[in-house]
Amino acid sequence: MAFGKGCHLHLIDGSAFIFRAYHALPPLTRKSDGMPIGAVSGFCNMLQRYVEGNEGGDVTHVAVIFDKGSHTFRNDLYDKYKANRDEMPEDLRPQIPLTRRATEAFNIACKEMEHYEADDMIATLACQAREAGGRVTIISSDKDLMQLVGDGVVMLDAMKNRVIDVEGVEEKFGVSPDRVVDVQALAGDSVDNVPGAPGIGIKTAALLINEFGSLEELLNRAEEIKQPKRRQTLIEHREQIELSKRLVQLDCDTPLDFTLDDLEVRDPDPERLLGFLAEMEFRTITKRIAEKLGVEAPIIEETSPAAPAAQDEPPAAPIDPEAYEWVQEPGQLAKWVEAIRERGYVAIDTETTGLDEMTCDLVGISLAVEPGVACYVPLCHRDGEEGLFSGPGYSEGQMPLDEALALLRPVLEDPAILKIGQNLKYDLKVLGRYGVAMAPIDDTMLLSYALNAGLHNHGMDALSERYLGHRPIEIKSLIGTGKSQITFDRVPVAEAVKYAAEDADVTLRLWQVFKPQLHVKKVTTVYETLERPLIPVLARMEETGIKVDRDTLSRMSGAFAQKMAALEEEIHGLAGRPFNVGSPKQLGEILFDELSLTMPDGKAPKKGKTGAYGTGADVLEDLATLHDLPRRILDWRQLSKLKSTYTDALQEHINADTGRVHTSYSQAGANTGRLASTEPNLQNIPVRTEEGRRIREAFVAEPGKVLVSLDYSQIELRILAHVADIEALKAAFREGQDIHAATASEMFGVPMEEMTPEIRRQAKAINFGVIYGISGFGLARNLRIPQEEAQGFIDRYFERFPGIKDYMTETTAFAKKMGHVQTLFGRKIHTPEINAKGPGAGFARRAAINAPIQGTAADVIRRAMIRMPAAIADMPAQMLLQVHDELLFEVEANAADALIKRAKEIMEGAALPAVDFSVPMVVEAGSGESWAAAH
DNA sequence: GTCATCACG
DNA sequence: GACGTACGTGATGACC
Repeated sequence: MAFGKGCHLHLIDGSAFIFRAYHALPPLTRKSDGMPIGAVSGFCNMLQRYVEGNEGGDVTHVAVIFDKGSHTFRNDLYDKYKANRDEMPEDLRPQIPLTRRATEAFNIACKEMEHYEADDMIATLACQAREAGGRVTIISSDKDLMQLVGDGVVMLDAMKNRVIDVEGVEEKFGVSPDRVVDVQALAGDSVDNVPGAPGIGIKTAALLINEFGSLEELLNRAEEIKQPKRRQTLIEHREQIELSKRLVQLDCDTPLDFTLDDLEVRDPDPERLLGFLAEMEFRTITKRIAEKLGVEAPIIEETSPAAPAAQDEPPAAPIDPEAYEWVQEPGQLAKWVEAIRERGYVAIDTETTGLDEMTCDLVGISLAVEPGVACYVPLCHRDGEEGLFSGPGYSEGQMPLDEALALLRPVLEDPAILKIGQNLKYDLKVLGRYGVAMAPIDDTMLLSYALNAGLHNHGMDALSERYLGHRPIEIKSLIGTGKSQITFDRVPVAEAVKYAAEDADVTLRLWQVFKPQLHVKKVTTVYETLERPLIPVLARMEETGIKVDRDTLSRMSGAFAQKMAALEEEIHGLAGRPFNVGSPKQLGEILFDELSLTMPDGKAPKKGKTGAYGTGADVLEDLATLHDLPRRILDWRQLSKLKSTYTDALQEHINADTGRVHTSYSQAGANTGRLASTEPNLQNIPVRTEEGRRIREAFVAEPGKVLVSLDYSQIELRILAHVADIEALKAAFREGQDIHAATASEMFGVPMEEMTPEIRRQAKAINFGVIYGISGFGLARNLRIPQEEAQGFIDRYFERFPGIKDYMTETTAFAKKMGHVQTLFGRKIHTPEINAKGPGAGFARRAAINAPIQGTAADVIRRAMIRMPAAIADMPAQMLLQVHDELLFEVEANAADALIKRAKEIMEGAALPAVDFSVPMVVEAGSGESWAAAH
């Protein structure tokens, strides 16, 4: 039935339901696996009571509307909007997706939209329904929605079972509904952090609005207010009041991706509803609903409390590659789509012709809906010989790509269906190129990373062996290695089915192991706020890439080659014979055997596992005082590095279509939470030497644009000052002092005015040493001073800043006791070696000291990156690269200043509201036509 | 494949 | 008292 006159729309405020359910019920957990389900249980009860209450009523259309994401246009208007909200409780977070599934199970339309508040969607729907001549009931008690009341729109407080109509609103606000926003704008709202006018509450606001008729009139004629204080407040805070009005005014023009007609009331499908309730193990409500629907209640087995996933525990159903389905026909695929809809989630894996998501082609898609139940949809497999006039033809038993994607797209894009995968950033990018915007997603690699960082790697094969006791089919066995390697499209379909479907099956099983653990290990927030939302952000940065000028690199490469040739000749002369300058082994023999150089400190020159002489830069630096050769070698090596790794190799990575270099970020690579950049690594482009820095001149902006670089200043030291609570350091940061000079001054008693570069340099080395878990030996080597002297520095440092020593002791003790350390945002980094004997323990101790600091810094910039796309959505700007404490953007030149201002705010406030640092976070900015100029 | 070296934060 | 040490990464060329 199309929505129109005589129709009655119910709009349920989903978030209100959830929070009410959460707070009304004790923290229940699901028996079988410990998953928290208290709020879901309450939510289902409320939905059931709602449905029962409306039987025989006149409701024709209904929807539950949810909030999604935290950033909306209101945050752009006012960055502190809802800023004092507490973070969501740890045990509620995993229940949120389940409330969506519950709604779907009741067969009630479930709607949410990224970047839009539920309130605005409700407002838009209410307006549309009113215009169509229908009636609306908003089920909520949120006063922010009261502005919508009137003209056939009422609210219903479900708890008190009280209808709020125009009179009800007038009772609450003292004005008619159409003036409610005016009152709210004046009175403000501490819950949503809407400022309003200081000292004015609802009562006074209503009085003023009734007297002047409207807020605009009031502000224009503020001079006429008799009370001097009130008058002054209104005149002084005019802008703030106007801003407040924009914040509280609901938007009736939200661009909805559905219509009122989609919300028609539907009967629940008993099987689906009871299936969901049984899965949640809700006995009472399952029984009640089964009786009501007149069907048999599914049996919920009494299970013992979840045993931890043991390595030796056999998998639920054996993994059998022969049992997977080869999907050839649309009808077959439609059945899988149906199965996915019933489940509410699916594990997915895409097979492609290569590893480069930018250029590879989609070959097939595998799906799994429950352990052992998986399929493979081959799409572009080929067989036959590569002939002179004919290429290989498509294999039999495949579906046309378009047809398969058309069937799959609705579930892949359905916000109520969770897509599970291993390293889904890859699949997300591939599918994106075929016009499929996959969401929402869960990534088993990142689940493992949040749970197990520091314990092991997070590749699928290793996870499968460890957690499922199963070694999956190796890709090598299908495509081979090296020169004879083939692409996946040439793998016979029958073989591909086993391999690909097994991957999806394994992924699903891993998800079932990891997902409940998230809550048990208390890393749900880490996963939900630092891992999952970062996936699409990184995907977009990688797709965007950065423009690299080939000619610049090429020219530099030629210049380097010339210089190297000249140096090589000189080196051979100094050595007395030609040799491979690039071979450390040959060099060692020349230096120590043929030239018989000895180390200035008298130590023996040997080192290294292979027994070869060490010829590292530090060694050559020491030898440079005795002979000319080592210095020439150092020069040659610098050029060789720049040429091979940068000016030459980088050119290979310029994408032929885009003219840009597209790195790949590994989100679960570094144990501390840092990202790693590969193929190519754009996080180690030279900067420290003048010659190396020139490489950055090849990283450029498109014509008319500039590159903008923003980097956190001394973020790790600031975090150290905060976590170790060092008042002297904190004060230095607050006062914007040169932190290394301030440290030196404190340590050596030198006044800041008399600071010398040498003393400052030493203090700087100590500051960094502290972050790394300092030792006398390490500092001595770094500063090239005797170890006793270095130890003296360290002792003095600890004396002056006793909090540092305490921090180190406490952190080490924590790691020994718990087996992990953590960042301020709750990220856990495991330290399995900390209690080992031997040198390993030393490494582990220093890593444990460093990890919370490096990791917290990594978390901060992750938070900034996650918020960035929405914050700069209205600007002609793109985020390109992350280099641990730096973000690089490309932006239209005339918008650079605006971008810097906006991005800086996001970065400096990134820790809030979860962590409120006691030192300021400072971000420095630069811009220019190349990375060299911007940095 | 492993090692040494060196680029970055 | 001896031991071996800065933290975290990735790419390259030499060598086995």
